[in-house]
Amino acid sequence: MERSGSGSSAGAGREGQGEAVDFRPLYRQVYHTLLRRLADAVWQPGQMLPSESQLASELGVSQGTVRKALDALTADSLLVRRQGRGTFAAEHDDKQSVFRFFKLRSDCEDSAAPQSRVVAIAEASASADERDRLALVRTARVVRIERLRSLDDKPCLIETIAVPLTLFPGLAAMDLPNTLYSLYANRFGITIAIAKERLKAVVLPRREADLLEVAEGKPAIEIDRVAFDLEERPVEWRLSTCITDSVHYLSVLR
Amino acid sequence: MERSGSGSSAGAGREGQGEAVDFRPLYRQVYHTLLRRLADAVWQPGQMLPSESQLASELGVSQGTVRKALDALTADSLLVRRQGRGTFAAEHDDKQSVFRFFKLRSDCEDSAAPQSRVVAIAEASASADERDRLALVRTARVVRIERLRSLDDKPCLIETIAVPLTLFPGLAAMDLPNTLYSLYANRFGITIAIAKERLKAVVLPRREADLLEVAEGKPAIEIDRVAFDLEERPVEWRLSTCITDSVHYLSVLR
DNA sequence: TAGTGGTCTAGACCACTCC
DNA sequence: GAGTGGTCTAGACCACTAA
Repeated sequence: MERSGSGSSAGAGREGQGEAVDFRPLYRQVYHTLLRRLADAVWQPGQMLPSESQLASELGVSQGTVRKALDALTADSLLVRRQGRGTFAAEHDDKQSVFRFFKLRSDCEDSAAPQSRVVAIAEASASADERDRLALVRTARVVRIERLRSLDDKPCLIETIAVPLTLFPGLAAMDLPNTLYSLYANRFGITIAIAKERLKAVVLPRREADLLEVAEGKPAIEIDRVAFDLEERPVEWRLSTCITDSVHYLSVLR
Repeated sequence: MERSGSGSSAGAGREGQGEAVDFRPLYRQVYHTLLRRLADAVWQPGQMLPSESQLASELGVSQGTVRKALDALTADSLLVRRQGRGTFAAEHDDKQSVFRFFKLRSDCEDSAAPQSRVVAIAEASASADERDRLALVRTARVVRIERLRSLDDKPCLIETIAVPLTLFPGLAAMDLPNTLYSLYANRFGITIAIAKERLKAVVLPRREADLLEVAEGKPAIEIDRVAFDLEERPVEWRLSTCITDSVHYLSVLR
């Protein structure tokens, strides 16, 4: 593989005829090559990748360059590396990973994983908001899920989830696990890589109050979240309303 | 410098008599050696560090090992590296850095940096909450600051800041800049490295409503933040109340 | 014992900045 | 042109894991 200044061949997987020049550093090219394979589920979550030296010889770069790409993917939570064992595609269903995208914490001490109860689930035409958040065309359809979530057996959050039907066919008929994102990964090959949340203070509406079994009119936090996959496509919109009597929203700034 | 399995001498700055064995990898030892110098303001914010090769020969390790430590410090936002220029101790007063610890954003578009107006400032005995958050003894004193902050000229947040008087002597008599953390760094040699925020929904109290020039009783978000320095000591407690009529709290989950 | 990732080194060349 | 960080390589040794 030639140097990037005038080189090409983009870290393997490229046809030799295009002559396209890739100016990214080699290890970034390798990063994206491996990212593509993860997105294409070449390696299922939990599965072991080839060793550094195997990848290096396959891609025609040095082991150190492969390592740099693997380290970057690990930093992005897409791989897990363990000395003496190997490198694995990340699984997102253990306790640590649940709390990665669930920022509510008990005020007291460590809480168990949040529990979920599905209130409603259906397929429907995408609303204007859903089309906006998920970048959908006017005729698109979505799967819409309403869930009640509890922490330490106390209901604290009611959420409405919308995902494009084209990406998640048959989802509405499935048994939903507590951790929806592991279902996305295992059954639909879609890995959530990043989510952006916008929080606002609101007055708890009647319907949400009933479901949460508290008085209406209480202050609550509304969380508007869009989740993106490995290729930064918006794949899920989630609008949550939560009360903070015995829980809080945790945010760590670095 | 010997290997870490049976080696010692902890990346320079260690006396030769102690014979203490440091089991951390070399680059972590170098990381902490440099971190210590930053904490001790050996390099002021904005100042250039010696080159990689100079640091390497001074510490008796290879350039690659120094690089790994420098890269880690850069990832932690403590250094800034620029090709062809050099490595610099991070400055935390540019626009990007302001928003690093200020998560309110305008609902519409990019906002200018938030504005601040000091409402009150005084020295006082630490309250029980302040002693708790800042790990202070019973007799400790604090500087307490109340500020009103605006985004796009709209008041959106009122905050009460408490810092230990011992760490910030004379702060109460100073002119406070918009970005308090740059003052901490430049005048007191204290760099804020991380902050943890807990958010709750509350009803806007009378006093805060008056200061924000809105009706009392509106829903608001209360932010309880503890900020830590490079050595992970709690150095500032900040209790904020913000209204979210035209702004939201942004949280990015990875 | 074989294979994996983790650490460390040494040296080459490149791109960028500043004089 | 000199000096800086950025990339890439090649090879050594270590610690850990599993058979």
